[in-house]
Amino acid sequence: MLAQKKSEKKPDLGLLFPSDNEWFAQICKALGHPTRVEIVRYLKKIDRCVCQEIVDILPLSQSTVSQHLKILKTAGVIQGEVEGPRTCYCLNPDVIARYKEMAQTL
Amino acid sequence: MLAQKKSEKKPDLGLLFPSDNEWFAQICKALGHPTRVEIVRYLKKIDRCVCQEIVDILPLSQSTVSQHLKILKTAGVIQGEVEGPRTCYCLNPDVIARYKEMAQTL
DNA sequence: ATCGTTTATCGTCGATTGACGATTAAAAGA
DNA sequence: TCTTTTAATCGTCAATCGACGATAAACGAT
Repeated sequence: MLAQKKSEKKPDLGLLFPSDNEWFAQICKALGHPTRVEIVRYLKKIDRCVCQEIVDILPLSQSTVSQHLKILKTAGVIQGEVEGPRTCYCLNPDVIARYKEMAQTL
Repeated sequence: MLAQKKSEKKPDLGLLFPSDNEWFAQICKALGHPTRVEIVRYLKKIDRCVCQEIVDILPLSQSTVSQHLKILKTAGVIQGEVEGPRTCYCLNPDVIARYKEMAQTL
């Protein structure tokens, strides 16, 4: 999106993923709510859990928690695996790792 | 904004910044738009610049750019210094550093 | 004093977010 | 089968976002 003056040298920002600002912004946006950061930290702590478990520890309704999980899942931050009547969620390590890499380039 | 001028040298950033999820989510939210990520990367590249410079390289109106700058400034990601009729913006290195630290804990 | 430049702010608009309750769908258990 | 449990989705609502043009404010230069 940044227009570059073609007369100058090509911009070398030393970035690992210089052209993926949109992807990075998308992850940041998904993390841009305290509840969703809370969910991510909880998943890192206990590795896997179902939706109801998060509902029990957060002062939010089941539908609201499900919405937050959907936002995180859509962004790729977490993964959901259906197990019978419930859905087991866990972090997406690849996305987390790449997010950390890109965050370091700021 | 970061009104800790009275506090003398505190090498531990954890004392200057609340290490809670709300602060981290706030920074993520500020970074949760491609244009604002572009601005941050541009500021990292050229260190300092005025608003007009960003307007020239982005396909956005002056008022829109000013809004994005305000969001970044309110979150603490950048700092603005009035210099005559213009405002010179630069990154807030402490906030960037703290953000990177917290991102690694995900 | 007036003009031009630069930036912030105001007002507006449609789109999106975040919250909730209610409903639906799927699967396990009685 | 029928009931219960679990999760996703629907509909609604107020609030916020993101964009814009227009305007105001601050300052340098003429």
